[in-house]
Amino acid sequence: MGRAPCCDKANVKRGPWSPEEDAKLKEYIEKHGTGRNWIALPQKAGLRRCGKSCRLRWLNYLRPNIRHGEFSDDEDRIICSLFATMGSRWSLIATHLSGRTDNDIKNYWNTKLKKKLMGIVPSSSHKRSLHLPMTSSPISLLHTPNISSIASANNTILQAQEGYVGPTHRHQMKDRNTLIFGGEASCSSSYNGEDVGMHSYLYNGVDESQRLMFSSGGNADGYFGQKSTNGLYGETLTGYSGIGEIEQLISASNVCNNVNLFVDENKTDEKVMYYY
DNA sequence: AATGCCTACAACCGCCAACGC
DNA sequence: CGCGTTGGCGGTTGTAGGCAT
Repeated sequence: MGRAPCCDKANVKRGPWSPEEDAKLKEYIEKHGTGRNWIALPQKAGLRRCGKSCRLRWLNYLRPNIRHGEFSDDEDRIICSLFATMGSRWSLIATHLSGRTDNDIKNYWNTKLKKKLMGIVPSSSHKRSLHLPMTSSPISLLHTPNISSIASANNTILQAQEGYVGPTHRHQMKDRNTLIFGGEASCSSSYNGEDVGMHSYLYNGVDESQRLMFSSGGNADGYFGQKSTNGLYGETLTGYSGIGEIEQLISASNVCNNVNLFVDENKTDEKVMYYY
């Protein structure tokens, strides 16, 4: 026995909403409210639509004070920051952006912001071409069943840099609550305020006051308020809430074809995991 | 001009927690 | 307390329009 359908799919209209349907729904809700019963609403409103579809249409497009259109830089920052701390909790993120819906934010993230943060926006003027030599054969990230278990079980050192890695550029999982950054910022000077790579996205997109993740992130000048130049840097972090964020961000990076992962077997005193 | 590809985004699907009986 | 129903949510899909070839 499967789950009972929420409506009779054979008798409901699907696809884009017509202006007439919008008007009917809007008029009904403005007059009677939703009654906290979306399933019964379409029949009362004279609509041949599924209740869930009515709810979605109202919440995302018809209710008052909805804003559509371009996202501002401030909104970008808020979304990035919240995504880094809470992940894809779009409805929660939407509560921080007045007039924006979770669906809008989700779509914006999936189509534009994620790519922008990964530094793969086609309009970007620079190309990252620096690839440091690898010391062992890469294993596709896609073939790695559970990156968090690998990382936590081995007290892993995670080494990451968008587009490339270098052996001295690493982030150490001291324990589940502390992450140590350190090493040489070997990234290309072609980073700039707009082209923030995965690295800076990984570790800068949170409120500093929460003492979560933080990094100098190469030359990601100012985008998240932290500036560094090429050279040595390191940070000890407390309050890091776990490997989940890293897993999440690596998972998000699957949009890039060049994301791979391998474990350096040559290390005897520590496990080193790279992705690039 | 025709075709194929890509992007953006509206809408749908299915899971799950909350709620009420 | 158990069960059915509903709302809410995140992930995914469908498709229109724009762009490249």
